[in-house]
Amino acid sequence: MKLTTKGRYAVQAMADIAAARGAEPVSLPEIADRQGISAGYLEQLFAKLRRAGLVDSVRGVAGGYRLARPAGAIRIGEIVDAVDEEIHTTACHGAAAGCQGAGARCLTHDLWDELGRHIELFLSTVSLEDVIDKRVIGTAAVNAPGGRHQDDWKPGAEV
Amino acid sequence: MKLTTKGRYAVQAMADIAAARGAEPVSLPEIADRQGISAGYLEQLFAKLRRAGLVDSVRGVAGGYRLARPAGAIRIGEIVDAVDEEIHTTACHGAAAGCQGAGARCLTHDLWDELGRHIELFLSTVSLEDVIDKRVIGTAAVNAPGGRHQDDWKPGAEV
DNA sequence: TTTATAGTTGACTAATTTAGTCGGGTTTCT
DNA sequence: AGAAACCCGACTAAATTAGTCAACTATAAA
Repeated sequence: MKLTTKGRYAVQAMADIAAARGAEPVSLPEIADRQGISAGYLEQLFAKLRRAGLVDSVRGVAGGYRLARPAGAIRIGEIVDAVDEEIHTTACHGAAAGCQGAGARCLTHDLWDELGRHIELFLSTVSLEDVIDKRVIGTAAVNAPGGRHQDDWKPGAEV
Repeated sequence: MKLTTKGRYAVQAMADIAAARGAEPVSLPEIADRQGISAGYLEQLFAKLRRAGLVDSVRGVAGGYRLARPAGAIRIGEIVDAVDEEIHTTACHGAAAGCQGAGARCLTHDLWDELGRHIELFLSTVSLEDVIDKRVIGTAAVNAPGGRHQDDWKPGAEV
């Protein structure tokens, strides 16, 4: 999995549809307007979301996109996976065992592996419904030890 | 916090020093050689690590860098913070409350906020010593629900 | 049947970020 | 003195991201 703003935009757009809660499809210009994302860019994202089976498209005059499943059955991790496709250029993509002739090279392999599992676990636990109903807070402790102020967190480029 | 290869390189280099476990400083060319990172690039990273008080430098002929504290007292989160400095260009950096005139804009704010806390919590839990002693595995469940295969995870660019 | 709406596709581009390189210093030990 | 190492800042090439654009296709309402 990969975390970029693309993934965040996709989740935002999906949340927008979910929040509408209607049976009638939501058009991209509507979403673009409400969420401040360019319509052209949304097209790209929704093409992938459709291919991943997360949304159904309705063409024609009153068309748009609709969630393919109830919001409670769509996990955030699926959305992120759908738009941020994996490219396997990893230096050490083997099992955590020997990993590139052992040595010091992959001392940290297990660490990032484990972090990845943490993130996947979290994102696969939260559903779209949880997000729009604001049932997300409180899963992790409020402050990490050390007493520093908790800032925003940014993956890829910027948040 | 931000997660890029820079942060991973820094952790890797710190782990290299920690793994040496000697009182005598480790030189950058040594680390560059063992970890496959260019020495010039390491200089940049170590300048920041030094400024953050994570390493002490020893100049002169047999000089190099040394951990400023025992490996058990250096948390991974500190290392990442030291090299991947924060830029606050966030659209909504306010509290999770209203956040940009309420509306649908920040439906997902809490989600990323919470994910950030998860990550910070995890990285602040693990010490450099844990990493070199391979005591990292097992904190998260091995598979997420859903049965998909767990792939690598990549933050910024590539892993 | 026309026409407008809306999705679909793919190519293209500008800006940003990342991951370095390079060259010249300065300090310190032998 | 001289070598080894750190220190600093400017520069750059590659990759990625975010976004634009134009042409095309399908659908439904008038």
